[in-house]
Amino acid sequence: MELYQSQNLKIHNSLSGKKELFKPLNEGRIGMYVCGPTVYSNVHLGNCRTFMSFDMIFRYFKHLGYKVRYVRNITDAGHLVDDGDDGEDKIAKKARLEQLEPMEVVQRYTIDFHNILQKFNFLPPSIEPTATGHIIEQIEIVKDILDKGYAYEKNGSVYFDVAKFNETNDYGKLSGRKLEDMIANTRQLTAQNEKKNPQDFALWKRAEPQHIMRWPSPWGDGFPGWHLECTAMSTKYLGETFDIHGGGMDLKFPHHECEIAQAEASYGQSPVRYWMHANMLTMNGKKMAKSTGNNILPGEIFTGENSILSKAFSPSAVRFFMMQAHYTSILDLSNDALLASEKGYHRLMEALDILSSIVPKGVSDFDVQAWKKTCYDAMNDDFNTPILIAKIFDAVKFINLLKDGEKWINASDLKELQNTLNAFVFDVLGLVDKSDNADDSDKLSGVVNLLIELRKEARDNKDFETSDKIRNQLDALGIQLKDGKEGTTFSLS
RNA sequence: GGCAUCGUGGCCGAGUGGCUAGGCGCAGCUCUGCAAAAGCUUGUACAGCGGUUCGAAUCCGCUCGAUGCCUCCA
Repeated sequence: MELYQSQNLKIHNSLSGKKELFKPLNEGRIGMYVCGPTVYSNVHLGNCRTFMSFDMIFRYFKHLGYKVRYVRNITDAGHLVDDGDDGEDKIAKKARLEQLEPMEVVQRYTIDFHNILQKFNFLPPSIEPTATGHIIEQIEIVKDILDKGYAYEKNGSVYFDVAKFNETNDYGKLSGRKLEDMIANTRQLTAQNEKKNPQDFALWKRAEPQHIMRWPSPWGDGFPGWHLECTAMSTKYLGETFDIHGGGMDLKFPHHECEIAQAEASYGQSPVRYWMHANMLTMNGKKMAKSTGNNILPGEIFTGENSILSKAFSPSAVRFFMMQAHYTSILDLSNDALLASEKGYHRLMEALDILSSIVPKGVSDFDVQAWKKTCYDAMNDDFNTPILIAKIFDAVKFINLLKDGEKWINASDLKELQNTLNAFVFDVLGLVDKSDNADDSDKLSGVVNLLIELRKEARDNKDFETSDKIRNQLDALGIQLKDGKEGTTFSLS
């Protein structure tokens, strides 16, 4: 029996606005699609938060024993720079500015994306398809939508006819908008374009002569509209209807709304059963975005080379910080918040370390089964990682009392506690034990331990001048000595 | 202007009609030659004003404020 059979997982469905009991289309299997990045610049921390939320969700599904097909795309064409469908392709623009082939831009930033995600300990998705790899599929969908009368061609471009679609379907149901309101609130566009209505969006765009990224189509050379790739790829790998579609909150409109429209127009059914949206990461109270410059790159956090934070933070510390907030809440990044999370993260890792050396004894003072259930309850309530972490800290406190000999635990409970903590901390939250990436070589620890020994001799002789000199100079080198009951240990800061 | 979300103690952040998370900081204590580290203990709260209720921070209304989307963005 798989774990999921005994758990009632509830998911906040953006489409209904409610928490719903999760039941996959096919027992034991989950299809999940998440909108990936447009690879025209370095991935910033806000992007990472969204992908981290879905990484945690992916991990919990796997932990529950589901077989998950997780598709996360790479947008390498079709995403326009500005004003609706009139702008330049983002990739093409960057290529022009940097005098590179578009595919050089794509390659460079795809590699950056993967590097950063690896540092954050993300699990790779099952499939990572690209827009340019699915041009044929996209053209087929455009043809289909044209055939069904929900699109029109104009000068080599094809647009989705939102008004027509809205006669029979509900355009705006995901984002809570009404087409009439949108029409009423449309700003006057200075440049009149080919669209019948401003709400219409491009399925296929004609390529101007200077446009490098172009593919032949029944309507002439062009390139696909941004919304189309996700419909093409999600359908191809997950079917016309699948379980979960995720992405950042800012994609809700228009991107996801348009995906729904495309799929309903083409396949006659709503494509997604559970829509999930991860909320924004802000910095100084403002949304982080590439376009506004209010952002920080993950690499700058790991190295400390930035003007916003007082020091460098490890990927796990940042991950822990993000996991302390619910994925549907706005999270504000600040130096103080990161410092606080880093300390908490270290405390957690210390406790796990202590737990591995605890000797079982006597009758347990801790109801491991009841505690374990509260951990699952937290996760089953729409992936409430902040509550899970609070529960984990209940265990941390107990572990510290075990160490002090004030509480006891029997052998089977100890094993259960260890297994459960490892599962949630490492498998589900995706944290990494800090000792795994510590660079203290055997030689270094040999040298420091020798100094610790010398210092102890000096202290035993009450030669505090010598002992303090050793301590202070090591500290200046970034090696901190910690005097405990069982002797002195050290850590690198 | 329209739509939406939110406003929780020094900071970050959960949650909920009555049992009032958690992390960090502060304070006290233990340990220590001193310090650091570590551990233990522990206050302080639900933007404002009305209303519903036996009871609201939690529901309703209004006011103020913030943010997001409405135009590229995770």
